[in-house]
Amino acid sequence: MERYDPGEIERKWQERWREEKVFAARDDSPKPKYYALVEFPYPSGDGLHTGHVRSYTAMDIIARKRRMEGYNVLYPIGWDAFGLPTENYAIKTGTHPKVVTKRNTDTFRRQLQSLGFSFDWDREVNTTDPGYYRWTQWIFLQFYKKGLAYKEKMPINWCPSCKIGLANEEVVSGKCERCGTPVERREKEQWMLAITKYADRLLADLDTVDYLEKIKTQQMNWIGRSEGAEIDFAIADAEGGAKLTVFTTRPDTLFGATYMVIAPEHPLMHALSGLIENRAEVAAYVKKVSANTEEERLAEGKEKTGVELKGVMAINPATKEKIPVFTADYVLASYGTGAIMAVPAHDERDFAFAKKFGMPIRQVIAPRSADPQTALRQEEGSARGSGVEIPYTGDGILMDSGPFDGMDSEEAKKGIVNAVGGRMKTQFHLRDWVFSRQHYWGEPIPIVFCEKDGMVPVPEEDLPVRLPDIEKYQPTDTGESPLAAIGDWVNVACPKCGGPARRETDTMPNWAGSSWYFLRYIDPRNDAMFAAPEKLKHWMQVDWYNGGMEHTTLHLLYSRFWNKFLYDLGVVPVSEPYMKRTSQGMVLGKGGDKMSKSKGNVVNPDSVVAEFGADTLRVYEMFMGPFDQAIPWDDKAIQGAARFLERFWRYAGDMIGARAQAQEHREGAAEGRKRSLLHRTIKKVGDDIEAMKFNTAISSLMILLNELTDAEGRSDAVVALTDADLVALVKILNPFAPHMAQELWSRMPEGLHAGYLDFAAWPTYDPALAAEDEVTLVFQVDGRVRDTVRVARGMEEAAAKDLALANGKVRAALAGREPTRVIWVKDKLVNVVA
RNA sequence: GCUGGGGUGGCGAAAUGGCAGACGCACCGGCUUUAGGAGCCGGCGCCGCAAGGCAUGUGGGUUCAAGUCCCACCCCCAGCACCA
Repeated sequence: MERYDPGEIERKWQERWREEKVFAARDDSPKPKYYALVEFPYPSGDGLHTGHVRSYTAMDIIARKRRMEGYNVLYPIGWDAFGLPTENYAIKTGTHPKVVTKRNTDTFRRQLQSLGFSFDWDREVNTTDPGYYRWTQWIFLQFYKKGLAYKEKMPINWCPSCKIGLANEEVVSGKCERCGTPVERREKEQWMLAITKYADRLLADLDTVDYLEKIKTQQMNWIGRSEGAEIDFAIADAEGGAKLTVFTTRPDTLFGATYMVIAPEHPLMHALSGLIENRAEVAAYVKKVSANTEEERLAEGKEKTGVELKGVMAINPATKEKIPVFTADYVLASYGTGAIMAVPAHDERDFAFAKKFGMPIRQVIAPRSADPQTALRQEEGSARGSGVEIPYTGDGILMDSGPFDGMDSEEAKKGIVNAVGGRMKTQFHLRDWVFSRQHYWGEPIPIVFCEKDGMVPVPEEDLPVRLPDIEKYQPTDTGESPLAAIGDWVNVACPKCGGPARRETDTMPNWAGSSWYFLRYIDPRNDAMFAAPEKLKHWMQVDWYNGGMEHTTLHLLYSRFWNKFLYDLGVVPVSEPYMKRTSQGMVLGKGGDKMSKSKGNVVNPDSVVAEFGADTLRVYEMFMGPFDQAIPWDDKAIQGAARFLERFWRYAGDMIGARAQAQEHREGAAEGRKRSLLHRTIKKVGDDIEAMKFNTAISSLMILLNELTDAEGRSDAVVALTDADLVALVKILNPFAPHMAQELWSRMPEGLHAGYLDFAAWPTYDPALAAEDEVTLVFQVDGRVRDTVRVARGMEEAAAKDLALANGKVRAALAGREPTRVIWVKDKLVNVVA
């Protein structure tokens, strides 16, 4: 057998897989379907990252195993190619983003193919292709027609460096997610998508899917549902009966509300101005606060600031008392009603504010006696005299609450809401999705503004609205898209009346194309609709979707939303797009830092493939550690994967070579121990792949190979496996190292192989063979191991105990003491307790 | 602060309540080689010459037996965070 030369073998099979379209998914196959999905890459100029390799290898392993199990597998790939880095590169170099994208996708394609992923390349999609974004625009029009896409003037998060409006989701602790510049607030007309209309279902339907728990939790946190009530507080002496409406999750504490707070941006601030006596002071505070970026607000920490609206008093609807009203920036205009009732005795923030401003603190909830906080409070109370020293935020028994005294919190909530004419209400943290970007390299929003007819959607038959070729890609400081400067493109005839009209110049965010790409893979060349219903019915839903944790809030939520919307339209057959979602851990640089160009610790997959081959890179990335965990790259450790494959090659090659020459095979000559291990390994590799425990799957293959090639077995190596066992051995390697496995397969003697290994049946293990016939029995005295012996499996209790009690080391440890008890666990141990 | 996941050799890590450290890296010794490397054989938690003892973040507990179960605490990572 010649030396293992991955370069030659890998090139050969990659060409044949591609030319013969071996992995093309068939729409008309009688086999059961399996849809395996990975996040399509953003084709950056840096090329493929080791993190892509980790995710794509994992799903490639699943896809290859499924094919061997008889499934018709769809494992597609494409390019999520709109986005800022390409645009920035275009601005810097003057190269058209189209050209940059073409170059980058060519690189990515070559790199992905060099790794031997079993993608169906016939279904490649590109979000920047007009044939693709035509349907992104079509979906937008459906949102528009259903009233779920609307334009609104609103304060947005503006990144002064990227010159772009950001969705709340793209602001990370007050800074631009991309460039880290502190975000400013600007008023702007923006397109919005009404994702909040789907908040309830996006939350509830998490119960119907199989996502990792932490992924579900992140989705739930982001949607942020809370149950409470809206309660109206009348303003004393106000003209026309003005009132302040608050949202609270604790209506049971209403009797303890001693003041109110409204957000500085609250619209009622204007309406109340007639009553406010300290107008100048209030105006100054509002001005100061609104100039603050969120960054500055956070920097001030939890120190509360605010100003009383002197002359404005609200009436607590429960106690009928007049209570003061403040404005303070700890109350957010964007959540709930933008106003709160403050209950300092039972809320930490209100408590801190009340302490600072000398507001009364009135306890109305008594902890139940079993509550752990009770003892603490009583102790504090006696030490410092009466008065509340720490807010009690738990449930309890009502006190000082008129007719509700003695009632349980939970029970009192509804009663109090009813008594004061409030309404039960569910609030969400989730906001509507800001869907406009003032940039060139995105999908044009297919709307025109007519002088006569106002906003008019572009007729569906006129899609796509193509991005025009322009000279300058730089967004303007006024925040207008560079498209606004292209007169020929902007000025159009109104589709409705034919009169003068202007196109919308905003484009869609880069999340748009990725919100539905999994549907386009199903019917990628269809130009009559985004995908044919019968094909969608056949392939949806996605059976298994793997991607990075960094996309588990936004992309996952957005694409679930789009899919649900299309489901409601009746054009997609399932409400939830993904049956199962998993995430891989990041591949870090040496030493555990994130890989980055500035740190100089980026590993280029190309150089690893050139030095060791794709199979070695695949095996190494799967073996390096638990799949869901972040693991630093170690370019020494990759040697382990390389050695394993070389030894596998030599062993399996020798076995095949010997078969070709031998006159006869000694069928079934393998030692029982080795056959048994092989069958246990078949089981373990299969089980571990399903659980994504790729590291232990590969380790069990290593253990098997070590056993098969040890010195003792070597003289007899050629006959150590039956034909069937040799075939099984090569098959279970296939998902991990498909080039080597396929090469070995093709060299098998006539009759042992036919066609491509990926369509040969996944081996079944024989439970009878897998069971070991000898086991190690542990002897303990008082729980400490004293000896181990090899015995036949299935030894009965009496025999095992006798053996233990007769054992020299056991007797020595007993030192003459009489056993009081002897514990026996079948095929495991005997523990003598003295 | 809340939610989720973690803490085991020099390193990446294994371990249905039943021999802790499988497998791999690094390292040490041997064989082979003109040399380097590769390969093969063996060793490799800590203390100890040994017998043996001690070891899975810390402290308790349950159990014949705990990395694993229970209680309290410390630390690390990720996400969310003035959300009423």
